[in-house]
Amino acid sequence: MSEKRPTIVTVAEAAGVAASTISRALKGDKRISPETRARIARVAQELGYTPYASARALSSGRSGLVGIVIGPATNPFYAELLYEAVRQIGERGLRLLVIHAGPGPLENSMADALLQYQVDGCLISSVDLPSHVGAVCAANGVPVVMVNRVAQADTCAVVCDNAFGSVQLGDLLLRSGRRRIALVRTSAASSTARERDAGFTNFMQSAGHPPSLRLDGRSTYEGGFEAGRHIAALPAPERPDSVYAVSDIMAWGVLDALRLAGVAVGRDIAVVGFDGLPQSARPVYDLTTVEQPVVAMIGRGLDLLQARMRDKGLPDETISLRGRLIERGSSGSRA
Amino acid sequence: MSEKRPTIVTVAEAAGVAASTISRALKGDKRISPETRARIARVAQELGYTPYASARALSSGRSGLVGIVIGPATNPFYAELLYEAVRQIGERGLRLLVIHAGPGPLENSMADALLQYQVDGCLISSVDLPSHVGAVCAANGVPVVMVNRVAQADTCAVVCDNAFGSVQLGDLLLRSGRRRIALVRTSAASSTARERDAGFTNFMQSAGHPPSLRLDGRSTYEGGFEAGRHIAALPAPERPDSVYAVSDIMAWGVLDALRLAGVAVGRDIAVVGFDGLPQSARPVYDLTTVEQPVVAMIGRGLDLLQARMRDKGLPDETISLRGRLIERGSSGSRA
DNA sequence: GGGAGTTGAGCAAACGTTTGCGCAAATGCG
DNA sequence: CGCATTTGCGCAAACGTTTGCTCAACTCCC
Repeated sequence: MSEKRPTIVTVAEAAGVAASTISRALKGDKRISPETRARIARVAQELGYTPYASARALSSGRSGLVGIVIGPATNPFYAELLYEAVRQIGERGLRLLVIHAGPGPLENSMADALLQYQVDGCLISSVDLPSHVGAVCAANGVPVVMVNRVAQADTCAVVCDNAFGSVQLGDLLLRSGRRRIALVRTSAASSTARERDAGFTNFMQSAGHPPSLRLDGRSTYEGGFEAGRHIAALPAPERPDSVYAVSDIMAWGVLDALRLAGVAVGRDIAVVGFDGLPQSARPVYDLTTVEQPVVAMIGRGLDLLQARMRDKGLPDETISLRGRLIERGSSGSRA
Repeated sequence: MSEKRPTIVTVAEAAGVAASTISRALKGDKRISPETRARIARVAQELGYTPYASARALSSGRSGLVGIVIGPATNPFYAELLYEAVRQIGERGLRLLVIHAGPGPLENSMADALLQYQVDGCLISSVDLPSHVGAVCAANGVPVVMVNRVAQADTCAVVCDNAFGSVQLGDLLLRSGRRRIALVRTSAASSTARERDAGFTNFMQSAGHPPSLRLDGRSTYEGGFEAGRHIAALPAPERPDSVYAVSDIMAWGVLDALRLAGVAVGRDIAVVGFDGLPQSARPVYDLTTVEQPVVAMIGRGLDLLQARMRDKGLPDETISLRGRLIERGSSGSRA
């Protein structure tokens, strides 16, 4: 309360060296002798010194902050992504600044945040980057990595191989004898949903069994639920024997609707999703799905980001990771 | 890319005034004439000027950052809280720095983050504030508001009235004729869970119908599920006719387990929860619960925080908000 | 018309760190 | 032993804003 928080010069005086030496010693500069470095570390520790990030940012231009943009709370996938990002960013000695979370587009005020706080890099999921925000980042040398979204001009990206995952699911359905296939997709302009939709449709088409029914699940549980009700209400001969919902939350909606209507999931009808959220393992869902490698996606995303923090000149790069097929009861292949 | 980002002096030169005038004009200082202010605003706009937060923080000691600590991803309530916090903090012209998200205690490195980034205030949910972190905040004049957790030494708090909500639920159960009551609680050291547990138990005891069964749901869906299975497995005469799970996620587990076991929820057994998460409205759950006023909680929390950013001397304060009882089918009172 | 008060804006010193450069002392080599 | 090199550290100038003073120019009132 009373005593001022120590600064680098407080430490310098206590250790009997110059402030610049403190600065260098604390970040492991080779030019400082091991003894001096050890002494400085000890003094700093005793004084409870911790640097002012604002001063560092002002002086060096690096803030130690990573910005993040995530989609709406209605899809737990984004929460999953955020939590993992917090963890890994912390491990790398950086901090997470939330630029935007929720539905709605990226506004100008968010580009401001990137500049004002001199964010070192930015992880964006959830939206297709509006061009002006992208331009702002590019103009100011803020590296951007799209996560689970395709790369745009001047950005890197880390994606899950949506087409491959969809093929895995389609193949599984075909192998277990399913032929009348419904697709619960979404009209939302998300590249992820489009890729899953297209990847699946193409595969099924070339296999001779194109989806016979396409419903819009609006990327929500409720949308999936309505789709499920619609499917359940179809007379038996017309009803599909399998459903691919392009995200787990929609698949949950489908499952709940089917079960509520008394349709035996896994036997009468197979349901598969995509995302691999932990909730999908619950006995009530027991959902066959493709797991997005969230840990690896964030990890590689931060790799890309950090590489570009050090060297702004690096060319854009897109990393595609394959998800893992998790086969559970909802696809009925266990029986 | 090529041109340097404008600073306050760039704007000052362009507008033909001193840098200090720019600074004052932009934050609405009365001493600057309306004409000058308008001109400065226009010039700043044209140049695309936006201040460097680090310089402001360094000079003024205020960073414009609010830190947040939230609990594990397994409970969507925290995600709900986070999203609302992002929204409201943005509206107030501040930004959100995530200090910690997830299970696990608050480590020293998190106290460092508070200091390094000169966080203006901190919202903490999820954990009981470890004393050393609290001491660090107090010593450095960082106001802290606990959200959905009781106040500790040197902190403010915003809580939902857990006891009152529990009484509302208990009363509802009694009024609909339930007498054999099970409580799915948690042994976790969360003040929230304790208050709900105690509030409910006291009320039921004084009403002459103390909970006949107490199970530990470990604050998770899985824990609730196990509790539900246990209940469903009881022979009919011993089986309770109602269950209060002290959080919605546990209630979901209970519901799913009961339904999977063929127990008719709402008729054979009533289930009520606490939190009022949006998912509880889904037809499969249709859960009677008490809604935590998340919007108001964050709002009042930020009010407390901002008041203390302006005047560090303000005494601690605890605000208790009553939740809204949402009666749905799971409590069977509709029938 | 002269003094007191008000209004509007500038000066310059912080704020704490980083970093290019400089300069001794220690070391290497011939 | 003398000279060139390396090693280890200090100096001081940034970085961009804020803010306590200072100060000139008006306005007002008697």
